[in-house]
Amino acid sequence: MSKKSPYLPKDIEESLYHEWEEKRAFAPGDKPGTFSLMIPPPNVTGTLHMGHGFQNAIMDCLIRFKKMQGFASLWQVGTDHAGIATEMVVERLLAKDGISKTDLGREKFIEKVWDWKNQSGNTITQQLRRLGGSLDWEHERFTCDEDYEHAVQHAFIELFDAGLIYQGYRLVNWDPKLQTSLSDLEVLNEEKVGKIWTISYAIEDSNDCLQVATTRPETLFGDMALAVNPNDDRYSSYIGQKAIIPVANRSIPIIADTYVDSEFGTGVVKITPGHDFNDYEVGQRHGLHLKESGEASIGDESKFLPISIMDKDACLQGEVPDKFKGMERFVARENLLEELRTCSALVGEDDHNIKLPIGDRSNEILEPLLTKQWYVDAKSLAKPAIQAVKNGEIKFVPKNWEKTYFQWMENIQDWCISRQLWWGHRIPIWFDDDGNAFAGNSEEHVREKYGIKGPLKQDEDVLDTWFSSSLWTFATLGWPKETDRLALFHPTSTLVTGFDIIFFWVARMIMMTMYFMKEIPFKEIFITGLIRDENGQKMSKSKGNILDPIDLIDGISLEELIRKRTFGLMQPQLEEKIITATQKQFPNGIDSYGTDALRFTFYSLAAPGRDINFDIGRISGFKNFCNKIWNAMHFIGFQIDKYGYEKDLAMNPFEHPLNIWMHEQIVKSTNAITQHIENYRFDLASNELYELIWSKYCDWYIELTKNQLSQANHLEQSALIGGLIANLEDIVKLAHPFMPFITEQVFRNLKKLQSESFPDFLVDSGMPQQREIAKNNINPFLDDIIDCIASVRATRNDLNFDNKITLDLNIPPTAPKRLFNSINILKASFNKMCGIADIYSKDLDKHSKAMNILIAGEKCQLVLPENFSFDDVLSSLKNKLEKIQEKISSIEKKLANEDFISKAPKNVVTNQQEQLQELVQEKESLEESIKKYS
RNA sequence: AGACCCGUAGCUCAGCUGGUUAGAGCGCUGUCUUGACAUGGCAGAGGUCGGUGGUUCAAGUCCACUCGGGUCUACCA
Repeated sequence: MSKKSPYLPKDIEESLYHEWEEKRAFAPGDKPGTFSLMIPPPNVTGTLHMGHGFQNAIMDCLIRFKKMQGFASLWQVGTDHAGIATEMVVERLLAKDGISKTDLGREKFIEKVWDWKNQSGNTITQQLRRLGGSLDWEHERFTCDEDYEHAVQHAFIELFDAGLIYQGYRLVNWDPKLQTSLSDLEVLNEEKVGKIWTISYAIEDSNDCLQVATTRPETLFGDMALAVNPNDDRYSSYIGQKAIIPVANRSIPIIADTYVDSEFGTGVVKITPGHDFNDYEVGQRHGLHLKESGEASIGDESKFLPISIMDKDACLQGEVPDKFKGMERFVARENLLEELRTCSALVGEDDHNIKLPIGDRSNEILEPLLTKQWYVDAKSLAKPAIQAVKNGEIKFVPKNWEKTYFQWMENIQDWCISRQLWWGHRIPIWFDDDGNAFAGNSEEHVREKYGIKGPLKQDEDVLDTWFSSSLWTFATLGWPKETDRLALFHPTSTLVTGFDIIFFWVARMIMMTMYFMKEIPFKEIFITGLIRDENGQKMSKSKGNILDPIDLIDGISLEELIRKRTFGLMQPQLEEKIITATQKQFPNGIDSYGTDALRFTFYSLAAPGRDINFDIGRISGFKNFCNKIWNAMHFIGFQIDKYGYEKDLAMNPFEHPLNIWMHEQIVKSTNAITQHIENYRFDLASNELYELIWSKYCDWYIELTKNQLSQANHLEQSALIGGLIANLEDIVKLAHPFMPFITEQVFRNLKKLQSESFPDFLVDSGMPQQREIAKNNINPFLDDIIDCIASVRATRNDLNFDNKITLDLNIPPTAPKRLFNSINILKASFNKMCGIADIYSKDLDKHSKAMNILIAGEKCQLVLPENFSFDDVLSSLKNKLEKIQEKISSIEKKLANEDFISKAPKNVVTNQQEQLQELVQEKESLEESIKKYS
């Protein structure tokens, strides 16, 4: 074992993961308490990105930690079927062979999708394994699995029967490219420089005109009124009159509505209820409809019947002049503008910033279109969901996200859940010949339930993927069956996710779960920031700044990285720029850092409530950290080789002051880390761990032990080695949730060193426990030594002594006995660690060459060689003195303030006084040395 | 228009309910290679905390205003 093997993450990570999975290390286990997490289901079409890496690192840390604390811990895994995305992927594949989905027909197409899913749909789950996640693979779920499908149907039917799902004919965001409706959330509003045109509408039976500003002239054929503000004096006389739509020559009423802002544009608005969401509401209020004569007219609300002048391809249809029929919307716009010019109805054209609704998947400009869709009555469902957060049953971390949640929930709109796709959960509705809708699991079920004999036809549409995801916390556990898993693990403990899907997923899950389960889906929601690149830019394909977590784990050559970043670019003109930037940032490609280093980087950056700029520099530092742990393990092996280690002979290691000291550090850190994890402060937790391992264990504990070993008798040697082992075992336990691979391997190797058997998995070993130790005052004792070594080292450096020159140290007889004793016990280590040749005890000598040095508050002397010249260091010492003086002055000023003395708490005042005393002592000691030589 | 977040060392970030001499990692400077680790050791230099004003014995930390960067929601045709 003591043969030196370098730390190579590749050698340990994949094989350990296979072993974990094979031997069912990720099963929740049978324990009294439970802890559960639901993975936010990634798309089957997806590949791993940094956000996944980050969130999954956090979830795995939580799960492993809870497991080690003794909870039955479930991390539910699964993927969602991603309706639109998957359909696009498969359509694109088919297109390569010149096949369209309509060529195939619904059934065949869906078969193709399943083929694709079975072949390529597990890319992301394979990648998740590389991150070391303790996901319960035995119960992996997919939103289109039979059981899940059944849950979705069940939910739909129950909501339908309760009147919370209804069909409505109204405006919807229509994607002409994908030929489907979208929910509000799938619409991106992008600001673009566009134009605004002013069009003149003639007033019927008059020579007057009204000028109307519009950004979408082609919708003019669908106009059903002109509207002005009722308080706008300029236009009040026109209210009730009629206007003529130019080119179309159709008559429309002029109405008054406070919706119109007199200040904007001309103060006159064309109302096109079939193609604009605001106009739709205005139209509804005024009951706009077409009379048989073709003239638009006002009525009561029940009369409202908007006209639609576009079809599903966004081509003009219906109430438009023949020459425009079938014309694509933007072509129609150009043609219409031309005609308006010809008839002098176009009176203005200006630049104008407009917001365009863009489909988040297709990138196409969406069209508000009148269609029949299914809606969820979100307002009703939202009430208990709002309440659950208001009354603290569900907590957001950080808390300020609650505001975002409330803001959306309190203004929630009904949710359009039907999609004109094939891939997904087909809506479980059957229509009879009269168009009556019946909900059921199947045609047979519907017939039976409603006693229908006549023909039935199932709705063609499928449900929004998010509808099925909203059932995730309970449907994955077996609902609607009352399974053990459901009883055990629901409500889940925590949800870890990004703010970008609070509306899409989190809010909807809360609504659905509270409706169906009558309980909350999770108690806490930990909202993570976004992972951005090192400059704070969002990572995106088009920016070419994407980092793949797998590449950070395995490493990648520059050539390969460039290939990946430029492959399949939507805008090929960016290629050159991306190549240059990539070459500049990664001239040698990316090194292999391993999963543990990557994960630790995520933790260290996981400060709450902010996005993370991922700095590649951080990860290399943490690979070094892994290497440090690895070498600490080697060190122990070498000591065993050198001194032998007989565990049975050893005295209890925890009688030795060094081991006790280290153990107490570990206990302190365990408590701190536990606290940090409870607070989701993974950054603080990782910091604590880093400090414990690198500074406490390696820099102090190992170094102190190392030199002590050579002086010790065999019994003490075994005790020291026993302590090194036991303490490192505790440390890797504590670190396991953060760095599962290296810790598992180190633990095994340590057990082998002792020829001991070990539990199959570290995750089952529990957290480090407080050990029984001999009563003593060991802490001040070691703190003295550490303080002492640090002082000597610093002074030596001030005087420019290199390590080879050893000096004598004089600790005067007036110093407390404790100091002598402490140093004596660890004299071998002490002398070695700060370059001391001999320690003696005489009265301080005012004349001989010596430098004053404060050790544990005691003035001592570092004895200097006869030929030592102070000239070289005098100025820097004087500098130091000045700085001390500044600090003294500032404290003195504070203490001179009577208000401070009387109003500040006592401990703050005493603290300042003590500090002043220390500083003054330091100053005097230094002054004395300087005076001696200047 | 409303809401939210950020602005602390060259870089990436901590700094909890106001109270020790404002911290870490990386980078930088000096120095050290016969053994755990140069993927290392030791020591050190760098910030007055975007700006202004206020509250307070005391402010990076609270309040107001302001400048700069970012995000979300709703939008005026």
